[in-house]
Amino acid sequence: MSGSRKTEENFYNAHFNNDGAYYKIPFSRFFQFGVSVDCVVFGYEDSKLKLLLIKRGAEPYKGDWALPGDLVYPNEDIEVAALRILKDLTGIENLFMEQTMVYGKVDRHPAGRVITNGYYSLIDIAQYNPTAAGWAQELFWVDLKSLQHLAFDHTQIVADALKILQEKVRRQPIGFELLPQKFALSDLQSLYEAFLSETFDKANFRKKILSMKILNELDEVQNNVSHRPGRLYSFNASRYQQLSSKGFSFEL
Amino acid sequence: MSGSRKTEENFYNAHFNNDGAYYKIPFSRFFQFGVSVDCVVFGYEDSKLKLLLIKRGAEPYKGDWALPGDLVYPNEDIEVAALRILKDLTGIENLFMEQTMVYGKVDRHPAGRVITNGYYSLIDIAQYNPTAAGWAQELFWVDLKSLQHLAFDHTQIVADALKILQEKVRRQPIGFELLPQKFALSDLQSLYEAFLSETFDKANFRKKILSMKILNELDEVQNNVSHRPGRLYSFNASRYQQLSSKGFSFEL
DNA sequence: CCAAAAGTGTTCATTCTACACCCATGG
DNA sequence: CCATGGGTGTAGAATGAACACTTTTGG
Repeated sequence: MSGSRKTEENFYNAHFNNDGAYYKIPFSRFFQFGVSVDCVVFGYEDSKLKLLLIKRGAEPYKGDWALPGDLVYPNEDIEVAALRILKDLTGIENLFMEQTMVYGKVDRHPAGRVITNGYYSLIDIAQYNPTAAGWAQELFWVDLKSLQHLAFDHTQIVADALKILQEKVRRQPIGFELLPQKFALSDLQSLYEAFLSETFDKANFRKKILSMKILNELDEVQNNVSHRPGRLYSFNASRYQQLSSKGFSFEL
Repeated sequence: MSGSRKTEENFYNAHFNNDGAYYKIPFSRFFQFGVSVDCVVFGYEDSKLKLLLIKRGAEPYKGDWALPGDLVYPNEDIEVAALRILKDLTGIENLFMEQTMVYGKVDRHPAGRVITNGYYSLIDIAQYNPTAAGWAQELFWVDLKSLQHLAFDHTQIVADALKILQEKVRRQPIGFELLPQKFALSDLQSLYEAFLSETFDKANFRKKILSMKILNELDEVQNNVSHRPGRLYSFNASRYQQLSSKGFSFEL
């Protein structure tokens, strides 16, 4: 905002009614909002895209599945809160989270006026080991394809996050965060296919990715596969930075 | 949010301190936030991209330039507030606004904890006639290229909105909202050049746009120009809807 | 030797880019 | 008749899509 017309007497001119007139309203009347964060954590495993959910052990919606989320402290930055809350409820920390949207419908929370901030993140499930903590009763990795109805407006929040992410994943190399350090090109292809619900031609996919020159070719190959093992690659983040500062843009 | 562990006594378990322990905190302690909206209204005139600013006639930052913005009422949806606030301060109504980001730094507002929602809109300056109203003292259309420092974190909010918009304008035909109903292709090209700070080849630009088949060719031409008048076109919104539901996507 | 997936090459169609050129109008 | 921008055509490069084919491994 901005417009805080705080007068000496701590009143504010506003027209709460629809008569167009202005009324003096106590300033404190505007400071009744709660603010929360809901974390949409996507994971990847067995060629499937999954979502981290908790079973709520607190009212409201106690017992329902929901996104890990909670109220922001009055003296806490929102991004800090996002990390803190996710850690409190799942133990996961040190990950990159980014804002999606804000949800501010008047009646979206039964306990009062709470506006919530969607945050999303992408992780390789094998590299983290979340466990239910705080007031989270249980914790699930749920296949995105078989998502049930969630508490609050969380179904909407997930849908929006997914859409934003699908856009983003096409234009920025964030998909790599879902894979182990070393991966085969077919792993990468499966990941994108899961993400975008689309299939790609193997030859064309690898030509495109390799032409970007943002992968390091390693001297290793897959093992424990019952066919010709694929060569492993790693993502070269610094090379990507360098290229994109020169105008290159990832586009899958 | 979500996690509101409201107990019978109206307390909430939280760890405000960094000792990891949980404390019972009065529930009301979490409901101290103010919520505001700041409107980033882009306009287009004389082949230039402009931004609608007001001179603040209220504390804080009284006398400074700022985005039109104000506090949201406790019983008001945020999108509704965005429209209401813009109308109160500038008289502009009936326009399409969309969320950009949320700004929630603890110290961003001198009067208390206020988190703000960025909203943006695009209008053809010639079609609106905003005037300073409410506590807005004056109103300006400022050339985006010569933007001064703004009140609060509004400089950042504008920068983010512009970036989001530049992405969006490439992939959705929202640029047309900045033009009159009837326009020449060169007008459209100038608009995109102003928006994206980039120049296009005339022949290629028109081939691309026309190949999308989302414009109606009119039986009119420009007048009052001292050269061969260009043919006028109008945007065919329903055709665009139809095409995009069939998989077409605008991409400039 | 077979199944299965890795990995490569080629062809054809489409799109992009650059640039040259002609056209219509006002002054 | 000239300056100004409107409007079109084309050649060559770059990219994309489809698909056939060879290679390497485990069993």
